[in-house]
Amino acid sequence: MSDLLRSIREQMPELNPKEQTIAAFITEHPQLVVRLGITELADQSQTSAATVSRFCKNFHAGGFAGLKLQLATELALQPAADSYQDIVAGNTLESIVTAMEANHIRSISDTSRLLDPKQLARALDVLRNAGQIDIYGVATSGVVAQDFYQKLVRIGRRATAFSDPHMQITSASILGEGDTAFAISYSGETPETIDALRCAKERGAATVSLTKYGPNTLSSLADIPLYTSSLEEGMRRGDMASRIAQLHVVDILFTGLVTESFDEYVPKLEQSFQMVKKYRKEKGR
Amino acid sequence: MSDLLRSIREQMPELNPKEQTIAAFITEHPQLVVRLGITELADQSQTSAATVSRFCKNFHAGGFAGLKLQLATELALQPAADSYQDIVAGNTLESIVTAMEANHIRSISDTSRLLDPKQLARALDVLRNAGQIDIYGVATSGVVAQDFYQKLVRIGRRATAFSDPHMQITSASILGEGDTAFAISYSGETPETIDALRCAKERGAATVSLTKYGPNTLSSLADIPLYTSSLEEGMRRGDMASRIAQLHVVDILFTGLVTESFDEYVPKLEQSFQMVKKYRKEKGR
DNA sequence: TCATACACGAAAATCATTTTCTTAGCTACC
DNA sequence: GGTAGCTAAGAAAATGATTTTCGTGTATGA
Repeated sequence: MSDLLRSIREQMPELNPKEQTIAAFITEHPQLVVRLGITELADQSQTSAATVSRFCKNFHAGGFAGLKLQLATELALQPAADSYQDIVAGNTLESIVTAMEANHIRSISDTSRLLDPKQLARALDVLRNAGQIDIYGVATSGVVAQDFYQKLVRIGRRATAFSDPHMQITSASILGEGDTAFAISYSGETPETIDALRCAKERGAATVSLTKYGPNTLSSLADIPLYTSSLEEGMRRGDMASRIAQLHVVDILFTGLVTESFDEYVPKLEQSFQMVKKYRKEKGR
Repeated sequence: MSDLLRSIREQMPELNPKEQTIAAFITEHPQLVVRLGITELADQSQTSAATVSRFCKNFHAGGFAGLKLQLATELALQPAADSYQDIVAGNTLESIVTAMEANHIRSISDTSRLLDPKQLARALDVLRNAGQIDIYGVATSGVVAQDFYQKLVRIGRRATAFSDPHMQITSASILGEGDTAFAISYSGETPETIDALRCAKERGAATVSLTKYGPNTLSSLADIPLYTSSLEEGMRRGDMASRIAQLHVVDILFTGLVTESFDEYVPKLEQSFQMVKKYRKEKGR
């Protein structure tokens, strides 16, 4: 049940000339092939039905019907992972919803694919063992920082997230060994965030960065770089998809922390949850 | 290209007895049907091939082959949109990433499906014409509120987002006709947020809510209720997926605003972007 | 140059699908 | 109550698509 289209493409060079024509046609117009009959496909690729039938056998696709079936399922999976949709003037509401859905989904799956389990594990490690966790991020990334901060506090970790650059530096300057600094910036070039992380590093804290994929100042500075998928150029205000991707990573880190120490953290989560409720009840609601 | 399986299920009651058996078999074993011939399917459902063929015609599936094709593509799409994964103790990092990916993607597509274009349009309307926009939300929803706030400010809209309950009420109490209040709460039962929205409503402001789907205090209070998909019970800390879904809606609203008045807002976006850059340069970076 | 092997298409055989024809059961109107 | 008309549904015929067989032509190597 592996990727048929891919294996056709890969094996093309070793194929007979006629089979190459067939392979070429299939890889170039897969969605057409699905609707065609075997004779029509034979015509289109200047061969005979018999050759096409043999071709299918060679790829152990279970005959022509089987090939069409596999193609259909593979194609169905494609569009979801299709290219990012740019958003331009005059779109209808429906198309905005669809485009946004596609972009966000794409952004999440791309980022998942990009995450290196080793770096994730290291990040979890320094987060788990940190005395104090500082989270840096401004503007859009500040929102993500806030979110991470809230999560950490809820499981009883000592964390701070300032969006004020002065406070970031101030906080960074009192970190030390055994502490962890976590810097978020999509571009990886936000000066305020870079300064804060550099300061934290000088103080001996473990440093983690969360930036777009590719070389950038922030990730080169960090001990443990984490990446979100980087968007195509021209993408209108890429920060929407990037922020979703960043939160996705934050969720993974948080969940990683919680599951690693399930027994320790889950009661704390419940506790904080109950406490908010109780406090409200006492106010008479 | 709509959901064939769904339409079969929905139309079942109005079908002939024999057609019902066929429909039942198809909906119960769709992945089997894809591999079966028409006669085999006829045998399995105690009918004749002719009846199955007619059945396919009735559903405008383009014959039995067409039906199989559609089923195949729909089934291929299913697993990705499969049920929410619960996250429990002792998961490996890889499985956490996968589960989180599935949950977030599911959450985004479900929410997209749930959005009512009419309500969206109304929400855009009151946002576009608002003098002042107040955004309410505490804790997790506060992060989303912040995000929305930042976006609105960037296109030059007068907006505020307080996470402090007192400030929320204070701000709400100086709203008036022509203003808009936007309240975010996953449960729709957060007392602070409800209070703020009620206050805004009393002052004559247009009210929009963003809550989970289903009856809740906040959405019943709002002029324009918007919904995110609600998660199954037992889902560990549902607020992760819900926050992604809320941001998804915020992004759609924001994009809707921008595209509706493309020429007005895009220059402002560029402007704010350039200004931040310029300011940094002047500082000598 | 001949033998062998292989690719390929034509046509036959097979198999699946659709259509037509027929029957049985039902309803409504005489 | 009987009969005409309708519908559902299967049997069988017709159609159409796919696979296999078979034969030809071409290339390769002895």
